[in-house]
Formats: sequence, structure tokens, C-alpha cells
Amino acid sequence: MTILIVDDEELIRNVIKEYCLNSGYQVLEASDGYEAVQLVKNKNIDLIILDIMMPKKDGYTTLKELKDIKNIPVLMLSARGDEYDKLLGFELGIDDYVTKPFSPKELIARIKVILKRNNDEIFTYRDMILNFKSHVLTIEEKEIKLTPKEYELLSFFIQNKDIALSREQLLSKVWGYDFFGDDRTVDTHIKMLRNSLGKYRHCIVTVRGMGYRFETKE
Amino acid sequence: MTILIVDDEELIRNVIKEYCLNSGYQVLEASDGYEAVQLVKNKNIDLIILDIMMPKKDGYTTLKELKDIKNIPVLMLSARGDEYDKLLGFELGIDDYVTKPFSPKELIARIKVILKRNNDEIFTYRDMILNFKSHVLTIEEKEIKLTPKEYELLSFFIQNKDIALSREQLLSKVWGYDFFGDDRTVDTHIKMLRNSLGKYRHCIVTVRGMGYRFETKE
DNA sequence: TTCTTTTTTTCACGTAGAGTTCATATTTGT
DNA sequence: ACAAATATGAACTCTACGTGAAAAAAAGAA
Repeated sequence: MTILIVDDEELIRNVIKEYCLNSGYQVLEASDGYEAVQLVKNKNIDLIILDIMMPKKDGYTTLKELKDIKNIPVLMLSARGDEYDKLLGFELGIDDYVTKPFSPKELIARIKVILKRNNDEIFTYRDMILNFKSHVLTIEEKEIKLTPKEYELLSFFIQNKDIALSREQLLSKVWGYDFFGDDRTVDTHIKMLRNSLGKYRHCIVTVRGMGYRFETKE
Repeated sequence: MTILIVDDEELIRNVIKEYCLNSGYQVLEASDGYEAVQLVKNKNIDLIILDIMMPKKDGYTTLKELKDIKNIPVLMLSARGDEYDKLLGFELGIDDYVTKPFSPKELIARIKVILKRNNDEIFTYRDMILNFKSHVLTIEEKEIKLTPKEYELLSFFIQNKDIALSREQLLSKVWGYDFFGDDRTVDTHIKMLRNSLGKYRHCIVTVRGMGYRFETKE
């Protein structure tokens, strides 16, 4: 999980960075909105911590631009007591709001809540996005049609990322305990799912003599 | 804009009333769920502020009854820290949640957000316009007649844009939890709604093996 | 009320699309 | 090189969805 911290004050960035690293997150930094936009375009970022008050480009403008690029969850930072900020921020689609000065615990707690909420709804790896709400898979901005079994299979793999799954496990979990068909039907679906995944076909790794594993390298 | 305040404690009602009046809203008061139901039946109310803890009839029961009469947005009040309340409330269809003690600014901010959201009483996509107040659908400047179920189905879809909805979900939300008919009745209504949507029929996407999804893309 | 019209629900059929099986090709590890 | 496991293509089966029509229910009109 990678967090992008956008704040003009280096001191504040460092403090937040410290908390985040201690909690096991990767951290990227931007000192203004321009840098932030570049990073969001080029890196895999799971959450953005964005300060409202910034000299070069203010938080709201940056927020709008970022949301136009990718819908990454945003946690906003603001001076205490400015309730108007809160209101406006929520309307522009922020996910949560923390006032300075904040406690490390609170910040991390909110980060966790946001990440959990958003990762229950969406899976992303580079430009592959699976939306669990709409059931839509997108690769390179293009919607990939999945059959029901392909979708269920892929969801199950993603929910069990990096875990080798036997054909029996897949059959009982994806097909249902009451399926009494051939093991090899899994192979056929793997083949079809790989085709659908296109350039990401290699995310489904064959574990010889065992089954398959879904992984996202790097 | 009229706000109904439902709370058994007069002191709290007065405090909230004060804030609301200062912000230019009309205010009605109810000291219990029974009064609230009566007022909702007979008055034009735009928002309800509802306390969870009330002696005569608790907030949840009241909430359910109110939602059965009219779908007026509800902002819930609760003692701090009871996350279970929050969860349950959202499931029952509340729009937001404030914990006591709350700041006046925060309360007003949330009221504004809710009212704004709910007064976006029109949905538009290209030249398709659905007016939630008059229940009129317009396409290419021409009024399309919708049957009651078609309207309810369409509004539900629009309110859950880009989310795949199962037949069960549709039945329980649009038809009501107490509908015990055939799943396939949904299909028939989808067919009719698609016909009514004419060139926008493809906004209703079938999610094979799952249900349907409303989307406005391309 | 009673009749008429509109809306909703059920149902059966045809079909496109999805799932399964299987035979054959290919890969992998020893 | 060999055996065992996996990948693949194609035939076959099955299922879920779209549809039209008819029955049932609800809403309006007289």
C-alpha cells in the first residue's frame, strides 16, 4: 500500500511519513499540486493525504485535478475549526478529513478505515482495475467483458492473492460445494480468464502439481 | 426548507432549533415517534433530525415508520462512540449521523450537505432528464410516460448508478421486503423500462448470472 | 357499485451465450 | 527422453435471459 503525502511544509510531511512508514505503508511525497499530479499519473498510489492550504496550487484545485486523473481516495488535512473546508471537501469527493494538529493514532486509524473501505470495493494493479460493485474489469481504460464464472474466479483469486489454490478449493469455493464435475474444467476456465486478462495473463501462475496462484509482482 | 426535530429532551430540541432558525430553516418539533409520524403525514418536511434514544418509541422503529410514509432524508443523533448505531442506521436508510455532543457548525454543515444532495432533484444524461419530484421522464424534449413501477425502478437504478444489482436486491428495495413473487417479474419490468428508455435502453446493462446495472458511459 | 382501462405478474418458448467434457498438443521436471 | 501434468481447441450440453401473450390485480370512470 502506497500513500502519497502532499504538503508544502517539509516538517509536516516528515512527521506523517514517519507514522505511515511505521505502520508498514510505502510513502511518496509531493511538495505541491503539480508534483502530486505527476506522481498520480505515473505511480501506483492507494491513498492521498492532501493539505488544503498550499501556496502554489491550493488543495481544492489539486483535489479536482487528481480526481479527474484517477479516483484515488483522499484524506484531507486542514487547520482546526474551519468547518467550511469540511463541507466543501466532502462535496468534492474526499473520503475523510483530519484537522491539524492531529494525533498519530487518529491519522493512522482513518487511513486504515479508508483503505479498507476502498479495497473492499476495488482492486487495482497498474492499469488493471476490477470494480467489485459494478463487476467491471478494466484494462488500459477499456472494459473487458467477463463471463460470470470468469468474474467469480477472478474475484476469488484476488481475495486470495499470493495463495496457491488447488483445483478442489477453486471448485468448492467458486463453483460451489455441490459441483461434481471434472477437475479439468478449472483448467479451461483458467485458460479463458487468462485470455481475458490479456497482458496480465501472467498474474495467474500455474503451481505445478498443486493448482494456481494469483500474484502481482513488484 | 422545513426541518423536523424529533427528540424527547426539550433542552436538546431547543438548542438544535436555535441553530436551525439562525441558518434560515423553518422548524417543527416532535417529542416522540408518534408525534413525528403525525407531522410527517400532515406537513411538508424536507429533513428530519432524529434522536435514537427515546423512551416511548425508539429511533429505529420511528425511522422505519417514517420511511414507510415518505422518503424524507434523516439525520440521526446518537451518543458518542456507538458504532453499531451508525451501522444499523445506514442500513435503514439514514443519510447522515451526528454524535452528541456535536458542534453547531458541524450540524448545520451536515444539514446543508444532505439538503443539497436531496435537492439535486433532477437526473440528466445527455437529453434524458428524470425529474424526481414530478416523476416525469423526458427524452429528446418529449415526455415519456412511465408506469409507477417503471419510475421506481429507474430512480432506484439511478440512485445506484454503476452498481450491479441482483434481482433479489431489486425486488426487496423496489418492490418491498414483503414481496414474494417470481424473480423473473424483474426481467419483464426491465424489458418494459428499456422500451420506455428508447435510445437509452442500453443504460441498463444485464450482468449475466447476477442481475442488472445502470450506467451512463460511452 | 359495475365496467373499463391500465398496470403488474406469471409463464412458456426460443435463443444466444456460457459451461463442461474430451481428445490432442504442449510444457515441465527429473 | 520420458512420464506426468497442464494448455488448448472444438464439440456438445445446459442455463439464464429476452420476449410476447395471457392471466391477475389495481386503478379509474361512469
